[in-house]
Amino acid sequence: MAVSCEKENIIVVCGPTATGKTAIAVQLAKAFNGEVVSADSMQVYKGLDIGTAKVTQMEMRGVPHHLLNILSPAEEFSVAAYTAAAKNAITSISSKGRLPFICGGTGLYISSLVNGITFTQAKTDNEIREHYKTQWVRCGAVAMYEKLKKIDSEYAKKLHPNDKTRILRALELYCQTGSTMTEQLRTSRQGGPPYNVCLLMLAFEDRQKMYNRIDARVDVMLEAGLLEEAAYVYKNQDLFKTAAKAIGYKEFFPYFEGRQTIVECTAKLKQASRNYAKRQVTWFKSMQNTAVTATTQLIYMDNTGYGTPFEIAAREVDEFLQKSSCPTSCPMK
RNA sequence: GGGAGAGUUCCCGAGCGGCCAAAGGGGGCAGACUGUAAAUCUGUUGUCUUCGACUUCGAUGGUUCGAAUCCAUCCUCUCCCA
Repeated sequence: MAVSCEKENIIVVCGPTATGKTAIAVQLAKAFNGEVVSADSMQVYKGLDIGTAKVTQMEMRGVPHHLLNILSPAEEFSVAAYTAAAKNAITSISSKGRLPFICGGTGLYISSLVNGITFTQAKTDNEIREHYKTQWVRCGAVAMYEKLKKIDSEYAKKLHPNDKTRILRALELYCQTGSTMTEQLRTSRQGGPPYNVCLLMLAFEDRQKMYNRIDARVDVMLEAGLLEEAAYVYKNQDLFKTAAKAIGYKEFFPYFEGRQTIVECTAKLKQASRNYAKRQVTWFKSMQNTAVTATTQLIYMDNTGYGTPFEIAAREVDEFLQKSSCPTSCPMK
């Protein structure tokens, strides 16, 4: 993907949980006159700080951060809402002559933003959603899958019959908008990638090291008071629909119910975090392969033969900015 | 010292003469992902180059056409009575 001077530059700092995205993003933002835009589905919520590993005021070091604490945990959020908000943030940062650094671990959010996915106008209709959910229970998976096959066989072919979430969403979309998921997938990309993207992927060359870091961070969170935060989410679990699914809270529910010890729950939490990190690795790998980005740099946090991770990242950003700077003949100048 | 029981593939755990390289779960590895995404879903997991072959169910030896499954001895562990 070529760099274009008609598009805004953005730097994306992504990678699995506990790799050190936050620190790198802040350092880079300071070095390149930037601001940080979070790409995290859970850090949007106020009051969920420890479990989501949200940057602290101190860690921000004066760098403005966007899309953090924008919602009450009782509110719902979505990719569509995210990309819209992120676009706004990017525009406002760029218009100040500063550089936006997108930093986070939610693969769907990042890839949707970077690919410029256009979502449908229609908002989630909980009535329709509930309707199909009850139908699923009543009629069974096979029947629902068959139903989808009839309206959108192309998309159905791509799904496994057990993929409840996606089968229901596809049915819901059709019911609500009259268009199929296949159509949505096609039209959503018509705008093309909207930004010049410099993608920095943080990773660990040694998987075991990544897992060790994750385990250690869970212990730190616990010391920082994760349990109280988890209790808060537990008490409000019916209200905090999304947060109740976040890793770091639900694992302690059995403890609050007296069914498991803290030790057991902590082990479960570490396990869930490690599994999550693996899924993130897969996501970012596939993003790397489908490169809609101007440049992509993989940065191993545990093998920095060519300088510190920050130095490597900074060098990459520097090169990217030079490449994308408009020549004097550029009509945009 | 006496009695009862257990040792299965990375882990837990089913199997109790052939259909067993061995259910199921966990973990590992790999993948998917378009308004719940920190969610959800899929594949794979003894060795060897495939059909297939080979090694495995604490150890050794036996019974049998055939054993993870039956018998003997041994080793280890748990529990109960002393």
